[in-house]
Amino acid sequence: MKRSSPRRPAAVRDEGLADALVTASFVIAAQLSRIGAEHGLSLTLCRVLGILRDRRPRMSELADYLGLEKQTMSGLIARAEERGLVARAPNPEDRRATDVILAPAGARLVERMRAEALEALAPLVAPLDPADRRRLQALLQRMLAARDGADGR
Amino acid sequence: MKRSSPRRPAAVRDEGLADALVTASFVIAAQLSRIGAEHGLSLTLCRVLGILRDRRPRMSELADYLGLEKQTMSGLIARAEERGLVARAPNPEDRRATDVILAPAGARLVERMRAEALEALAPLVAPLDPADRRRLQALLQRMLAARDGADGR
DNA sequence: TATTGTTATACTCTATAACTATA
DNA sequence: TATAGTTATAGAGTATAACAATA
Repeated sequence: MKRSSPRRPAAVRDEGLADALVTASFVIAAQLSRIGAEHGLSLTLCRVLGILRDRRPRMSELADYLGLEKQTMSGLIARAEERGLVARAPNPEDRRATDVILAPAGARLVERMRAEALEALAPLVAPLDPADRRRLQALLQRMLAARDGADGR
Repeated sequence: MKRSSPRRPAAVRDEGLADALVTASFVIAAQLSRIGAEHGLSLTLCRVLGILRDRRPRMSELADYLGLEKQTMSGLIARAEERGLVARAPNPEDRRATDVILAPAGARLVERMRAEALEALAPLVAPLDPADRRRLQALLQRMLAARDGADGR
């Protein structure tokens, strides 16, 4: 006998979608992680460089973006700076604050890794024809647009 | 003037889709990571428990699933075993091998975290109506079905 | 007094290398 | 000889706590 199903919570109904999202998330993260590792970068540091590509955040903003403690960010940036990937610059408006910017080597590296990431993701979307790719992109963007504000990158 | 675009490589054309996939990946991973952290589990250990939910892999299989070295897996499983989440059992067919199984506490925890993950992802898919959710799930599943074999979980 | 960032310390995760037991 | 797993060791990532400088 089929159980009556009166008002299941929303979460339960979308198990299949949730599983697909989670699996896709791991598959994509694995690619990015592999590309980062090939250049000696953790996934977190890849994300930092990606953010610096078009922004000049202060330390605390970076930590907030990535959900890390400020001390963790201090260490990450210190190591990245030693490697010549990023640089610290005083914030002109608040003398307590420190901005983080890409060093030339970091800028070159992030562009190279971005190209590698696009190549690595191409086979994943290959099974979808152009129209389906547009649909997928639109659905994901609608899903992401409604978020709190953090932009995952 | 619109540039003629003769045979761009596939990767370049899908920059928007790639960005959406990557952002979605980070947003989802952040949710899972947060839920795991609330129970003192790393994302990797969450994935291990998820795998053990319906499989009884040996150590080396677990390491392969997750792209880790076997020594790394030894340490992860040793710590998880000390916490009563998993157990090691001799493999009946190969006396060199060790199977990993869920301990009762681990089984309870993984079900609880799964429910929390479904709840956490519900707001993300909330902007999509039921038909769009079905479309998104179908597109993701077609994308994932064509992969090499690893199943991200 | 609150905020920004750093330093000190400790634990987890991860990898490389060397080892034991079994195949 | 090759494979499965563990132990030893080291480095990166992360958090908690205490501190200095600025707002």
